[in-house]
Formats: sequence, structure tokens, C-alpha cells
Amino acid sequence: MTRLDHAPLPKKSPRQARAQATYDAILQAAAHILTEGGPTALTTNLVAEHAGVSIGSLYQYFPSKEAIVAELIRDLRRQMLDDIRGMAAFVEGQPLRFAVARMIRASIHHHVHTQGRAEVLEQLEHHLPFDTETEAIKTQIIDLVAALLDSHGIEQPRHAAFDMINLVVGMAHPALHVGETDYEALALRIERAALGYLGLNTSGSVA
Amino acid sequence: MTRLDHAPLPKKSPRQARAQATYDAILQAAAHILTEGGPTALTTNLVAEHAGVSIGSLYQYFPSKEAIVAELIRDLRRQMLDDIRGMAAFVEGQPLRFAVARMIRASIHHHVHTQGRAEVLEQLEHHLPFDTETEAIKTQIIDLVAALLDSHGIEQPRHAAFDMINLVVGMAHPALHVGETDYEALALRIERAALGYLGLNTSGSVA
DNA sequence: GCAAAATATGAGCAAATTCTCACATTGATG
DNA sequence: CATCAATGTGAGAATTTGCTCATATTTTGC
Repeated sequence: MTRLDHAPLPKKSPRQARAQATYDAILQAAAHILTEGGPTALTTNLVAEHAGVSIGSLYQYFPSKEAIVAELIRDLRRQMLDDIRGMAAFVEGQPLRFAVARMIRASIHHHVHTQGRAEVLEQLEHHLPFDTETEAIKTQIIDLVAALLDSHGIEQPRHAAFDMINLVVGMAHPALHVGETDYEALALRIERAALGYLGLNTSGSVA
Repeated sequence: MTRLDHAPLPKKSPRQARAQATYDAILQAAAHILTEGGPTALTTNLVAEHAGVSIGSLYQYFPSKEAIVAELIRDLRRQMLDDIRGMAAFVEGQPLRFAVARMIRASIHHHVHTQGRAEVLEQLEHHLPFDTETEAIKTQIIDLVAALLDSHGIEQPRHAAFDMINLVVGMAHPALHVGETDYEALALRIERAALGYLGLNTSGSVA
């Protein structure tokens, strides 16, 4: 066994000099192609070309096309987890309304930053072999949000965390996809729904 | 010009006896493959095989694989529009809370009935050539919901309709996908968020 | 510098995929 | 029935795609 036994990478680990650049270029190219052309546009040859790398190099680091997608998914989840962690730490001890507000802004920011990638990847994930790490990260994300809600006395925190995440993402993504650029206005609208879900009613009625 | 000039079907229109069965079998098979195996599993040969039809027949009605997907999307949208139309008629004159409750249940029912298809198809739609009919149907759906909200004095009804649809779908779909079967409980949770969004506050606070 | 290890290359093979076309079968019509 | 149009068939041509491997280049350790 070499020193790569800790990594869930199915093939050779690159960690040495320019290899990392090759590895990164492949992932970046794959992400780009996926968001631009959709799942059917993703071919290994095209990825290699876009990455400015030979097809042979691609297969040095990824045993298959699916492995590239799987790694993209892991990357995205790790990023999400990091963002949520930072957010959770930031709102520690603050009132729930504030925490919710921050969470919504963070989610919008995250989706803007990863433009459309989440959609496609989540979709593809369903038809990929079960990945332990990805699943573990998803659990951690739910747990973090659940802990946050629990600390404010929300009932069934895990259930609520699941709903809250979907509520925020479900509203934010289509709006952003359709070209909405007033993030603050969007956040305020989502906030109304989120606070309603949590039973923290905003004052005035629109109707 | 023959009598098929009214249909946006790029190839021959089937309307005659068993031809319709073939046509339907192809669409059904494609839908099944898409939901089971995802976008990458969809190949014309496989569709023909699953439909119990020769590959030649498939190309008699669809000029390309994309045309099949496009038709599936149109089908789904038409179904959505019909469901919403029925729902809107049913809640005519009823209070907004009731209308919202019905809309949420209808949406859940619709998603249960079309299991996962919406996700994949919506995703693929983004990378397909612009389809006038599909777009028109989407507009009609928004308009219907907007009219409903407007009749109850909701401000910016089109904006609100867009948000409401995404809120409901965004919360319902992941829950159903994860195996939730208590539709009523799910509907009640979504209702909290929806009413919160609309400013129709529910009574008690959970926190 | 030099050998050995790490990394990169890309022609090309096997399999998959899209789609055509010449022909067979079925159904309708008088 | 006979005829013709509508429908169905599937071998296979043309292309694409996933991936390998023999070889070339670069980097590292000494």
C-alpha cells in the first residue's frame, strides 16, 4: 500500500507538482461542459480537449467518465458543507430570524457561485453508484442545520432542516436561473416563506 | 401540405390505428428509461427495444432522440396545465387559504403520478432548442396561478405565482424522492411556508 | 548529470450509438 | 380479392464514444 490508501479515489492519486494542475483542469473542464451542454455533452474526449490535456492523462486520474462526475459531486458537497459550517459559526448565539436570514443569503450566494452545477449534478447522482463520502457530507449538512434549528427550540429539527434547505434552494434556484439579479429582494421573499414555515410570523399581511 | 400542418411534430404524424399505439409505446418507453437510468441511458435502440418496436418505426415518428425528449416535455407540461386548470376552476370563489391548500395537494399528487420525470426533463429542456409550445404552456401555467393570486389581492401576482410554484415543487419533490409517503403531513408543512410567503399567517408559533 | 519514477501523449481499437433504406406486412377501399 | 397506402422491420453504414497501451517527456533524488 502506498500513501493513497486514505483517499476514495479509484485510481492513481496525482499529488505531485503539475499533476494536480492536470487533475484540476479535467474537473474544471467537465464542470464547464456539464453546465453548458448538459449530461449528454459530457464525453471524455471533449473533457480532455477542453482541459488542454491528452485523453491518456485523463484516464490516469479517473477510471471512467462516471468517476469524474462523482468527484464533481463530492467537490460540490464539500463546498456546501464548508459554507454551511461558516454560516452556522457566524450565527452562533444570534436569534433564529437572523440565522435564517444569513442562511438564505449564503444559499443564494452559493448558487450564484456554482451556476447551475448543482442541478445537473444532483440529477446525475441519482443514477450513480452509491458514494459513501457524498452521503456522509449530506448527512453532516442536515445535522448542522438541524442543530441550529434545535438550539432555537424548533420541533423535529432534522425534518425541519430538510424542508428548510429544500425550501430555500427550491425557491432560489429557479429565480436565479431565470435571470433574477436582485439577490436581496429574492432573499426577502424566501424569508417570508421560511419564517412562515418555522412559525415566526412576519408582521403585515399582503392580502 | 397535408393535414398535419397544425402539429409541431417534426416528422410524420401517426394518427391512424395501431400507429398511435406505436407512437405512445415509444414515448412511454423513453419516459421509463429516463426515470430509471437517467439521461445517459436514453438511446434510441434501447427505447425501440423497450417499446417492443423496431428502430425503423421509431424514426418514422421522431426525427431524432431529442425530438422524443421534446415531446415528453410537451406532454408533461400539457398535463401540468390541465391539472392546474382543473384546480383553478375548483377553487373559484373560495378563500385563498383553501385555494393554496388545494394547489399544494394537486402539486403533490401530480409529482407522485409522474415520479421523477419532471426533474430529468426540466434539466434536459435547458439544453434543447427553444420550443414555442412548451414555452407557451409554461406561460399559461404562470398566468393561471397569477390570476388566482391576483383575484385575492396578492401584489405582483406573476412574481408571486412563480415563487409559489417553485416553493411548492421545491419542497414536495425532494421529500417525495426521499420516500415520504404521508402526503397530508407534507402538504401541511408546505402550507405553512406558502401561507407565510403570502402573508397569511397561521396561528401558533413553534419556537 | 543521470537513472528512475512520475507524468503526459495520442493513434487507434472495440463497442456503442444514431440513423437510413430497401423491403415485408398490415389495413383500408372499392 | 386486388390494389394501394400506411405502417413496420432490422441489417448495417457512418459516426461517436470509452478507453488502452506503447511510447515520449518531465521531474526528482542523488
